[in-house]
Amino acid sequence: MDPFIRKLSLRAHLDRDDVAALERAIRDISRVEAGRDLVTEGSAPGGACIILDGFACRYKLVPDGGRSILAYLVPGDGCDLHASLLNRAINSVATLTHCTIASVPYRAIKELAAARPNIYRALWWSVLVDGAVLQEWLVGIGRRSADKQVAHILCELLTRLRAVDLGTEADYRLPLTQAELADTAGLSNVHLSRVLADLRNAGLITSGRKSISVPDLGRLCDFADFKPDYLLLPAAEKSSEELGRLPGMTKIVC
Amino acid sequence: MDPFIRKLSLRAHLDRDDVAALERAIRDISRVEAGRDLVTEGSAPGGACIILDGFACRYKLVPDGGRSILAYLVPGDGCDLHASLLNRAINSVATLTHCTIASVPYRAIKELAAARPNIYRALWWSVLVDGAVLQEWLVGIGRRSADKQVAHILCELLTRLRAVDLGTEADYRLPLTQAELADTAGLSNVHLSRVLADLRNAGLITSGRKSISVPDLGRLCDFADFKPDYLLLPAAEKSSEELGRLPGMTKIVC
DNA sequence: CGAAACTTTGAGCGCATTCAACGCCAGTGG
DNA sequence: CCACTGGCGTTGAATGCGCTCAAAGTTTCG
Repeated sequence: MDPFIRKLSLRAHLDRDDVAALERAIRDISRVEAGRDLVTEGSAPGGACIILDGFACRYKLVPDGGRSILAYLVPGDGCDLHASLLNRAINSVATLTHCTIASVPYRAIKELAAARPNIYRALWWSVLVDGAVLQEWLVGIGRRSADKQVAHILCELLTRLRAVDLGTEADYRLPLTQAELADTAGLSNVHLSRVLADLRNAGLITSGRKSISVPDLGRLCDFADFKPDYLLLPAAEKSSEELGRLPGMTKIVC
Repeated sequence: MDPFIRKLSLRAHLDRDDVAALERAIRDISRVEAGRDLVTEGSAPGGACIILDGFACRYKLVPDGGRSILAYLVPGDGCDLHASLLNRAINSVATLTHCTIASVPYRAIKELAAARPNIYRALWWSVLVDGAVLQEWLVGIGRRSADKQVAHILCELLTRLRAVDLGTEADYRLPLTQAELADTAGLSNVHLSRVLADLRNAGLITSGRKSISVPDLGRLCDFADFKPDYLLLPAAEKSSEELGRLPGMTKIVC
């Protein structure tokens, strides 16, 4: 539960009762291995879920056999919390790593939203953020060069992880495959490999099998022209000096 | 008001009282000339608005001076209906043609949504559609070839117009500039001109100054592999035979 | 140890870009 | 009524980014 509550708390102010209500509603927790579909495009939605640990992605398969990744879900992120209106899922969701997942019936969400204005606002906010991220990706894929585009995605992911207190200083590591990043950035595997090599040579990242690390997020953000405003995080609205100097963190002036 | 009500009615069933409530809430109607910003990125949101007539677009300016169009707003579409949670707009909205606009205070929207479940559902649905469209564009810009990508955008726009009973058979015409389409598809003006020339030579479109016409939407949809499912229109869930044979319309089996 | 998944490297090609110039049309003002 | 101006569209040539195809290296896992 923790990262989810932390995420909702970023914007709305959840009081003791709100948290209690959330904890009461969200009980059904399970572990899922990597590479499993949580939602399959075209199927009837079964219920919402929340990622408590691990990485997942929202994706679509394209006619030519490829895959297009539309969003990453990190701990705290909900998945299809509002899809009860739909007859069929319009995209799939799959785990990228082992995940801990909470399943939530739609009814529970509706009741929470109806009874608790704070939670209602927080859920809305997270929908707006999802949209904003999608917009930013659209801009990126259309306009940015491949290297900045990839760097931008990394910056965004790390910033989102930081917002829920994950991916801390010592371990700015993402468990992503090159193929996954390629499907995100709209690049071929081959070219993505070269792009990563460039970033590595520039000292902006280090990468290994299924993992990418960022030694100095500030520099990467500079390189990518990453401006976190669109994530609508409260921190992004403070001055960047303030943001860069939170205790126990390296500079992340973006 | 009409196209907005027609749009909401696509999914939710609005009864007489719902419509009356909408008409009561939405009064402040004005005309706006082409090329005006309705919303400016970074400014505090002043209130929501609804496009009653004309075309508008949501866009972002990119650092290098370019513009990236994130969505088109056609009659019936709302604009920032749910942005009251935000401190600052994260994208701009501008008119592309002369428009008739209804301004709606956020309070009115909240009250409508709270008091009238049908309207609540309809508003939610339109948010989901906006997200779905954005997803489809993301896939398109990353994966489709330039010509199919442009064709796909045209198909989508015309399908959306048809859904609110505009852009009928005799006048499948879009008042779009090449520069606008280029900023949408993530292509250069020059290349977009060539792409349009190809589509013209293939007999799929005709184009003039600030306008593009589609003589046979069915053929264009075929060419673009356009499948309207993601628009979540009720018609899309009927069999395509049924859809193609509505009275007074040319075949639009997509 | 072998197989599968992931990553890297090289070579050649093609799509889309940039730069530049020109044509065309609409509106404006003399 | 005509010339001018600016927005829009077209065309050509040269460049380059990212793709495809192909093969080999590397790590993990059964």
